[in-house]
Amino acid sequence: MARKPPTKPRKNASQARSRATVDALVEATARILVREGFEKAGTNRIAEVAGVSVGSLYQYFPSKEALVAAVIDRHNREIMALVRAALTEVADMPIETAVRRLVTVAIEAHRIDPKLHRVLAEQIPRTGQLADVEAFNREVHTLVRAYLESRRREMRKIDPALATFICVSAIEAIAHNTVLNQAEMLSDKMVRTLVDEATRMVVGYLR
Amino acid sequence: MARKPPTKPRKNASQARSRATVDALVEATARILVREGFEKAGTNRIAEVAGVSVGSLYQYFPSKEALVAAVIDRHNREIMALVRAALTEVADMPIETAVRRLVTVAIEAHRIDPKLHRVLAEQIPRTGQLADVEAFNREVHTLVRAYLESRRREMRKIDPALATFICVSAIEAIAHNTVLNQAEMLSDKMVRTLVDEATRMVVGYLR
Amino acid sequence: MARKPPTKPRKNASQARSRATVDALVEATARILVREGFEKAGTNRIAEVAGVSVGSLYQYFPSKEALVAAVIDRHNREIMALVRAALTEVADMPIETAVRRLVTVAIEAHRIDPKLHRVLAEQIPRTGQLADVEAFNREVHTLVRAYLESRRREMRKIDPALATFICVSAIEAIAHNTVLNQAEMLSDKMVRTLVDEATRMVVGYLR
Amino acid sequence: MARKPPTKPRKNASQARSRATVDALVEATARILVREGFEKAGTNRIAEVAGVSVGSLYQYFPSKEALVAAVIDRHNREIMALVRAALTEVADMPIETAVRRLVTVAIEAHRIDPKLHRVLAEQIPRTGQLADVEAFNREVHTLVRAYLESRRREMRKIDPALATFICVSAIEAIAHNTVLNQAEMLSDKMVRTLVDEATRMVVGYLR
DNA sequence: TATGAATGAGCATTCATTCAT
DNA sequence: AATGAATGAATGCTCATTCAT
Repeated sequence: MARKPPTKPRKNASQARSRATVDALVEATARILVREGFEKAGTNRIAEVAGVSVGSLYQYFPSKEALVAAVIDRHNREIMALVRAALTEVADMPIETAVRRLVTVAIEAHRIDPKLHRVLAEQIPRTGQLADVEAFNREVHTLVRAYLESRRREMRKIDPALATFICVSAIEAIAHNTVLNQAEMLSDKMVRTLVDEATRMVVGYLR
Repeated sequence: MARKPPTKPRKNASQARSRATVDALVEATARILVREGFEKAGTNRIAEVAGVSVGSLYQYFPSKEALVAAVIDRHNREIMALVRAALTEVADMPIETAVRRLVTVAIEAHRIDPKLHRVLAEQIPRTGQLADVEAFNREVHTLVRAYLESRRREMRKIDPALATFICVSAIEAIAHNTVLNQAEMLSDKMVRTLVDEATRMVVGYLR
Repeated sequence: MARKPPTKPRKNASQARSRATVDALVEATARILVREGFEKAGTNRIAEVAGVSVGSLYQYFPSKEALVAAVIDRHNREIMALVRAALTEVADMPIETAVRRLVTVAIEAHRIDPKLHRVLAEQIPRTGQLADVEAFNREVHTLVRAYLESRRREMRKIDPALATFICVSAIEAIAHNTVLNQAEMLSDKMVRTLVDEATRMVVGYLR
Repeated sequence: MARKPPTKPRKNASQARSRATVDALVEATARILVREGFEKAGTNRIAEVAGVSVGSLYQYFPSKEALVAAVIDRHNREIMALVRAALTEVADMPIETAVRRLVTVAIEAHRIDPKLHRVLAEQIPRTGQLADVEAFNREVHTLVRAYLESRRREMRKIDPALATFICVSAIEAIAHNTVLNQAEMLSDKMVRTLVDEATRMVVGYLR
């Protein structure tokens, strides 16, 4: 197997100054990725947009890949924060409420930065971040599955892992396609309808 | 907007010789994409594997992107053939049968060449082929929608476009995740269970 | 141990055109090495001086090191040609004649291109060519030793390998220092005197 | 001609603290040169190994070259100390004894730190220290020549400068090749034999 | 038509050196 | 004096594309 370049941040960036530089670099990378595409995201360009020198970039990130990885990581954390909050919130609520909330959160997650989401989805294999993204997926599955298990009595007899797989796949895809394909022209009414429908499908399936 | 390189084959490849060369190039591209990844798919490498010179490559394809586009196109045609056949076959059958067939065909489509499917999914944005892929998606939607409309009386009252969007998204995602994530260790039994579950969810939703 | 970059020419350069390009590159490298020093011998610069593009450079040489290696190789071949010719010539002659010839040839060898000789001597460790240079040294030792063994009866009792080591070291050093340190102001008379003295020392030692 | 960077230590290092820092830097440079090679001897690395900051490095040395120059200088001083001591010791002794002592000292000098010796030999041209090295050579020549002149009556009629050049070249080369090529596997017996032979050659030549 | 040598803009990365703190 | 974050020119190398043969 080919040796992959390192993708972990080089230093802990404990000092405020360093932290600012690191943030500027990650932010610049995300912006370029969104506005100009992956091809344009060269290290010199990134440094320029971040307002630092290439040298500084390499002081904090060992490679271009590490930078993209950091963007992915940041994005995943934002999404996970939403998902965790939603699931905590609905922990004691009935399935219908919970599923509706989950569908809503899935759409919200995609709406944080739809273009970034798309570019990252494409670039993940390049960055060796598949592992991290899978960890992310696993966490979502674990959380959802835990909820479903706690609500077993509202549901028909069904393997929780399987149910989780089916439901998460469906919800994620509907959110993804809704946000990425319908693009800008996405009225609140349409969103509400889609949430209703997706919820109906999933709840119908679980009961 | 930046000028994109052309992505259409240069000539009609009417002669048999040309046709063979074009096929060899597309095939070589697909193989390298699958076996060595996008990074290794350089034009020189592709020409070499195809057994022709780079010069010949550019005689038939105006750019590297055009080559990848041709691979995408070929793959999409194969999938569409399956989908069309399936829908033709189930045109007069009840929803349950039809949905089961559709789910099955979605998994079969992903199984034609899972690795290629994944690589292409990642590379599509790079090739400017989004348009073609959307045409592909549109066709699937149109066909499914036509079927659903013809079966309206088996279904609850629901906007056919909306139902199509929901169902196709869910089915596609389940097939995609099933094949790409569960990778090789995918027993026939598991596939059957997944088909059952997906069918149940979709049919339950439509009725 | 760290992986060294490759240092073998990339293709056989059988065609005349290729051959010319390869020669131009090697020649350009040697010139820059001599005239501007190792630091200036960048790949872009070398290509420029050779009148080709960097791309062509990398078509024939896999790395900068390979180029320097080729220069070393060429230089070593030139020297070996002199040495072999000299030893063939004196094969049947008495020690005094042979040693004088060898000393002369050593100085001639250094005079082929004294500056290049010096730069290469310095760069050899960088190029991973130590192996080749040692092969070169071994050949010299083998040839000299063979001669000495064939002349054993003119010599005192002495281990041939040891005698070869002592004599070759001494002759090489005198030639080296003569040419490189005394630089330009090296009259024919001085050279003759040095040849006389070195010959005297070595012959005296062997008898 | 290109402007060379300065190579003299920046301050007199009169204070004890400064002296310690300077020593640490020179020592660190030597260690890295020996253990990791010239390529790894970056200023940041040197400072790190010396336990100071890059900033401090530049407080005492105006350039990387100056550091290497200091290492060369230190090494040369060590060698000169040996050579001077040896020549003082043999000042009143017969040629045979003196030459044997000189040969021995030459080998000892190379054995102080063979790897450092080799690296420095390679790096000298880069540092602009040729002048200093030549001064070193001149001193050796002067000392040896003075000895030879004082022993004229034991020798045949011969130009002392010429004799010095020949003898020093031969001795140095034999010591150099002995230590650097035969590497580790250099038994005491072999060394003794080589000293005997070299002495025989040089003494035979001078008488 | 086919070939493959040649092109050169462009990219990731390094490292000696500076300077604000 | 000391620090080490920041700098940015410079370098080795790749690869899509062209064009003389």
